[in-house]
Amino acid sequence: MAYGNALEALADPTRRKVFERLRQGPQAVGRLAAGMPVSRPAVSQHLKVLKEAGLVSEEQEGTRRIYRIDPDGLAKLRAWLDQFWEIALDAFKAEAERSEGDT
Amino acid sequence: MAYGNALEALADPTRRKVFERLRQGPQAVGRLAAGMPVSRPAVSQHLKVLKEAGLVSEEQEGTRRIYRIDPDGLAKLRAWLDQFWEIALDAFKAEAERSEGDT
DNA sequence: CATTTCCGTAAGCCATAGCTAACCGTAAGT
DNA sequence: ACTTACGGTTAGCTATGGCTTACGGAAATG
Repeated sequence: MAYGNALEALADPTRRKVFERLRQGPQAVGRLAAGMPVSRPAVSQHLKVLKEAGLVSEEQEGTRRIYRIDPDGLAKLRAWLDQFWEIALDAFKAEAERSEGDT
Repeated sequence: MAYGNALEALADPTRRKVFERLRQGPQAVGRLAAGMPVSRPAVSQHLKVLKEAGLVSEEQEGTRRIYRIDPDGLAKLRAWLDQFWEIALDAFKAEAERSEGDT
């Protein structure tokens, strides 16, 4: 059920923006919050949610915390999504073969 | 930005349950709502959201509407997710090579 | 130690999302 | 035409979630 937390985490636009910013590499909270339209505590709260969802991991470095993308949450999401993907493809394939007879 | 709608749509547990039920094949609204802890209008509202997110498609059949999984929304989601997937893998690979020198 | 930097946490406010109940429209069936 | 089945829409309530402000704690710096 871990994909549920991941989906809920990525549903919020601001939180998604934080997550997407981590594509540029591991960053500290202050740096992440810099280009954001919301306050630093808000970003901190978002990071907590992302962490609990297994989407990011944290590493203390002196007085600052470095956050980075965590593959675990992504893997769970991908696996869940692929279930539907295969089903959708099968349905599409079946539909194509069905309309094959119409020609 | 269509993946945003898809993520928001799949964030809600009830809506996710509706979506997952469609794995058993295309179904009418009444049938979907049957095994649900919420009312039929609620399911109808959820289907509307899923449809706007491109995750399901609708087909009228007499007096009932048949809903099925739509590959479009799934494809968008997958594409978006894969961006992070590659990054996470690269980071993992880099980390592995870095600790290679420690042995 | 005092200070500064960096960040997580708590309290409280406000907007939004999901639910139910009631209603309306449409397509069969008689 | 009347009735029944099916499902989308609306209004209104309530709970939840995200934001800010204020605070507290830990690590570097002097």
